[in-house]
Amino acid sequence: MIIIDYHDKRPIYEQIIDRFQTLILNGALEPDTQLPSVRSLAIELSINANTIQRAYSELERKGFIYSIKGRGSFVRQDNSLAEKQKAKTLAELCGQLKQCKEIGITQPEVIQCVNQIFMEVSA
Amino acid sequence: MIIIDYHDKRPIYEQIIDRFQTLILNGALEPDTQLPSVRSLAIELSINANTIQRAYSELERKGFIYSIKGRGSFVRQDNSLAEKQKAKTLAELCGQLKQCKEIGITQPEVIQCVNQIFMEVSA
Amino acid sequence: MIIIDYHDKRPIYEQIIDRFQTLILNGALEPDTQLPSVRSLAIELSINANTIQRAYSELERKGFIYSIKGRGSFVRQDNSLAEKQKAKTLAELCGQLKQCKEIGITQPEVIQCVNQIFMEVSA
Amino acid sequence: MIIIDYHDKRPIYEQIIDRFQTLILNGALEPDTQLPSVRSLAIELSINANTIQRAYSELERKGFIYSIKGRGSFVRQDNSLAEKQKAKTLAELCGQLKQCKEIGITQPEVIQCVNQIFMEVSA
DNA sequence: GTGGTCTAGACCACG
DNA sequence: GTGGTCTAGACCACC
Repeated sequence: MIIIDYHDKRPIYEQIIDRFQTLILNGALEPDTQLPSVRSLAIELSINANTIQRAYSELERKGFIYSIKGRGSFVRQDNSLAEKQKAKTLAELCGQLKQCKEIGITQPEVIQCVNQIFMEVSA
Repeated sequence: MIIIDYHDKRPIYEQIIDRFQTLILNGALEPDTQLPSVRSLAIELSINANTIQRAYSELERKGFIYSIKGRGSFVRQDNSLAEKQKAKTLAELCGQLKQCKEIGITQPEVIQCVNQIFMEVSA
Repeated sequence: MIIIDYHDKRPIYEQIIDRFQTLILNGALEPDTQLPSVRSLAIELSINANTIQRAYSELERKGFIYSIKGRGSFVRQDNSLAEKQKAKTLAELCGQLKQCKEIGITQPEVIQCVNQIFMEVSA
Repeated sequence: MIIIDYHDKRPIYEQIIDRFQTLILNGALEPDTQLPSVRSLAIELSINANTIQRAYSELERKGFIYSIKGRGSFVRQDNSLAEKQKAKTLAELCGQLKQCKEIGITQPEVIQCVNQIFMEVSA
């Protein structure tokens, strides 16, 4: 379910966060589903448990999951969180687009790119 | 000409590189224009000369400028480098777009965003 | 494993880069082998850690190794990089040969030199 | 007669030295031919006269030219100097060849390269 | 004056 | 512990 790419420059905990986020926003993980325990996931991925802990803490802070002491971690209800995430991602996209424009990429080139991406079948 | 944002998470030297890159790709800096000297720019931005040095070295490695000991650093001829840069930036954009799609952003939303960016007057 | 020649005119970081490159292209260092840490190698060679850091950064940029914050630096998979390196080295050799020809060195003299080198036992 | 390449990383004075050396070893400049004066060449190449002076001094030190105060600089007799130069260049070539061998370039590959160079018509 | 290398020591993020 | 960024100050080669 979770794959770590050691060639990826991003820190491991961030890769884990991202992965769970998309799984949740995708609907692949439904509300109240239990996440693997910190320790079991640590063993499965053979990485430090602190790293998993950090990822889960951040996910909780961001509102994607909730934790119950002694029980485990669970997926939160989808309360407008998806909207926030969408807004944020769109903002990032805008930054990228501005950069494209700055170095002389034209609108049609971008549009073509967009169409190409949205034509493909979902992964 | 160069502005450093200390709130930006990216390293200083990278901000400088990016800034010069866009200035060169923009055409704001024409070929063979001399860049400010390492030390003078360091003083102007009140940062260490080594940091500027690093930025210039990378810019040279990337082919945007050339440096001559005892003379200074200069903007390189625009030999197809712009095209490479465009390709790379578009590739990055594709990655971003895929992520957008994954979390449920629709094509029209993206298109609207694109149009908005390209309507604005150039900076 | 690494030796620095202070009589060599080339910068230290470049000597280190070259040494690791040949070790990797040789096969002496296999993929995913961990390199000595920046600090430990610095102590071993009694040079500054920044110099090692610089060498490792360039090796990563060139695609010979990959580095992960908090984990270490490792040898990369040999993805056709060896071929590129061969092409580049041969190109340099051609430049050298042209120079030989220009100052009146004859083809047999060069051939003799080549044979002599390739007769020797590998280091 | 002399061309300076500002994209070349070697210092200007070295480029000038090299150029004169090959012209002399070539036979393009015969013994006792007068070289352009320091000042005239400096103006012609629009570079600092000190740089030309340095090149001429080195050429004199190496035995390629001789200077007479108030008269100018002249090409020296070809007294075994060519031989020394050849030996040195061949030594450099050997270094390069060793490197080729180290990274796995085979003897036939090198030989082919050599033949190719020596087939070409002189420049 | 210019670019380039190196040192010593600091701080940060990550695991 | 690891890699990575930054500073301050030194020295060199070149013009």
